[in-house]
Amino acid sequence: MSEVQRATIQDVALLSGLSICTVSRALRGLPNVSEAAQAKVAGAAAKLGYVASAAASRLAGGSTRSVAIITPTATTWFFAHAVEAAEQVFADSGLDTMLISLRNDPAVHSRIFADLSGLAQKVDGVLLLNVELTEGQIHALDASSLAVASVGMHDVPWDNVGIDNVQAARTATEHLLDLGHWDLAILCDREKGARSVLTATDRLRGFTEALAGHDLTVDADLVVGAPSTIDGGRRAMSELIENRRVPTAVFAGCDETAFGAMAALREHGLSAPRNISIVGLDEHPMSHFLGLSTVQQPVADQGAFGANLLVERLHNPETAPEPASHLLPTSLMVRDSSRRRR
Amino acid sequence: MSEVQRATIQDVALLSGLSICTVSRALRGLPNVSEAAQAKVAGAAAKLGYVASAAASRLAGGSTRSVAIITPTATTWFFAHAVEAAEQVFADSGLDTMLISLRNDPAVHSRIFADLSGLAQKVDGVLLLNVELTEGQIHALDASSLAVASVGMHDVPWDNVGIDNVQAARTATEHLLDLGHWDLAILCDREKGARSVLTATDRLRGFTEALAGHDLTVDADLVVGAPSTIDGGRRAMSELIENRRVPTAVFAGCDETAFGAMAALREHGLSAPRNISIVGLDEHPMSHFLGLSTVQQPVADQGAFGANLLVERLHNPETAPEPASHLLPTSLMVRDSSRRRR
DNA sequence: CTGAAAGCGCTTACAG
DNA sequence: CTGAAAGCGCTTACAG
Repeated sequence: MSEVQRATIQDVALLSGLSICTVSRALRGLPNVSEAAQAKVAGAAAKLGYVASAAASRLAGGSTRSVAIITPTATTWFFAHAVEAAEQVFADSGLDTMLISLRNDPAVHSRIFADLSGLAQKVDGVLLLNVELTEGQIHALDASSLAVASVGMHDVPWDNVGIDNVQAARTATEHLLDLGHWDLAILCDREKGARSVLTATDRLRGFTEALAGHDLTVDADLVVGAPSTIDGGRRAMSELIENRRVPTAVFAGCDETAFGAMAALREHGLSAPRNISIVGLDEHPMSHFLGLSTVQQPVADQGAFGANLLVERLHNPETAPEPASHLLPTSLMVRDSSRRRR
Repeated sequence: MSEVQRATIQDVALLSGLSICTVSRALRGLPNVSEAAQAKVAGAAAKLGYVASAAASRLAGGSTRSVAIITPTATTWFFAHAVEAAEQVFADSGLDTMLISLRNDPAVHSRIFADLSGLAQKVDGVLLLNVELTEGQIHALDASSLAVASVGMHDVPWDNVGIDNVQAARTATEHLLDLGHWDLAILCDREKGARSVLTATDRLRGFTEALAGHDLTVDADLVVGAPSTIDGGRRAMSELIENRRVPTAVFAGCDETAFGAMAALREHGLSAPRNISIVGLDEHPMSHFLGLSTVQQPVADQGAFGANLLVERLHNPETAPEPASHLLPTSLMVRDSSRRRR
């Protein structure tokens, strides 16, 4: 069965009694095809189970019927779920998806973006997940023949979806302020400078704004850099406890950082919320079980939304509206790790 | 720069002063090419930064220079890491990787395996990660033109890599027995019957064998089915506590199941190891932080190993040895969740 | 060892 | 609205 010869456009032409070029046009929904012809072709194609050869179509100048997902890594909670949700949308749209993980490796990153024409030869479009890009790379992508959409990026000339990180961080911080805390630390990652991704920067800003709203200023000693991982959080919290000052509450830039912080607390004979109130940002599945208060952000939804944005562009290359940036809502989840200051 | 016209085989032929067919042969390392020609072609190709068009190459009957990873899901810890490790091997070998997530959806599963000739048109080979296959599907794959390799599968006619699940489960169980426990429960997933994946079945077997080694038999009441997720573990442990009997020790088929079990314990005012000793299997990054005793299994290594197996087959289609099954080692990690029976 | 020719299955102008 | 022709960039026999 898998060895049966595949039907070609020739077969469809023969069966429908039309030329292959009319078949080609009909199948792609191009104008200048009579309804009668359209119907005959559709019938013949269906009967033969015809699917155009991706290779031939691509070589002749048509589409590849495939897209690439470019992600900083495929292993963390956020990216794994975003990738799977996007892949589902692409598969349901009849598109194959090529996975490109940058693996947080600058060499891989530059290799990919230095050969956009190579990429454009293999896929029709790309979905970027929080990819840090230089101005030059943004322009090159925009000028390429590739359709582009992204998740979690800033100020880019294509469709984007994300959350309002400033707002989310402010919500988390205000939750702590509302509980009577005024001595707050933040454990958060830091961007290296590419202005296309400002996730961590925005979270720090939301924290700062929330404090300012209560006439408080940020204590530089209580701002500690932390990679968005469990181990990053553990180290950051240890740094706070051992070398700086222990505040009464902590905002962790993401849940995994918060988990690490809770582990560090335990290692020092402390715990949340007894000694420190702590709140994260993500709503990782472990948060529920660890009783972590956090700000939930939709993850599969962002991946699927971004994928749909790309599919739209692919379907209506010309008629599509101006690129826009969409924000999805977040919401506070109060659990045991945060409580009123005594 | 991304708009520069791509070099074609014609350009290489012109620059090297040879015909395109000699160039084609030289580039693919085929026999019957003089050393002089080989050198000229290599030089010209390098100078032009020539890379063969995947579409043209495929259409003419050559390779696609891409492979597919087929995985039950891309979101769980194990599969996310295996996918990324495999993708890295493929990328480093110059292969593009297509990601196909079955999303635990039987409809997607059968759609994919019903159209192997469609798949074979797009990729040269597939890496299967714990994919449940019927006899018919195994034969169809084996008879197809696709190169195949797998991770975590059983009794398949192609190269495979995995761990000895019976042994790993026995190690976990014997750890509990050695601590003086003799009243043991197991929380573990169950295969639906496809003999190509026996992970859960083998873990239950290892548990049973370990007990038998101490002249103990399995209490059917203490064998509870649990999907390999946090929530699955939570429910399974609740079932044990509420409707069955509370043993003194529990072997959870995977770490995520163990996390859920620990959460359920807490919800019932119990905890490990105070009331119950618990041991998992995986060595998930959270295990260290939650103090979970577990049996470590290599995850990125399995993905990379499987990918290399596939790359080997692709490079030496004929000369390669008989398909073999490789087992990677596991090891016990003792932490706080298990202790001597009082 | 090397090259001329045909063909893979499509799409794109260009005629009708 | 429809079709004949050329061509996309390779590889595969087949001659030399």
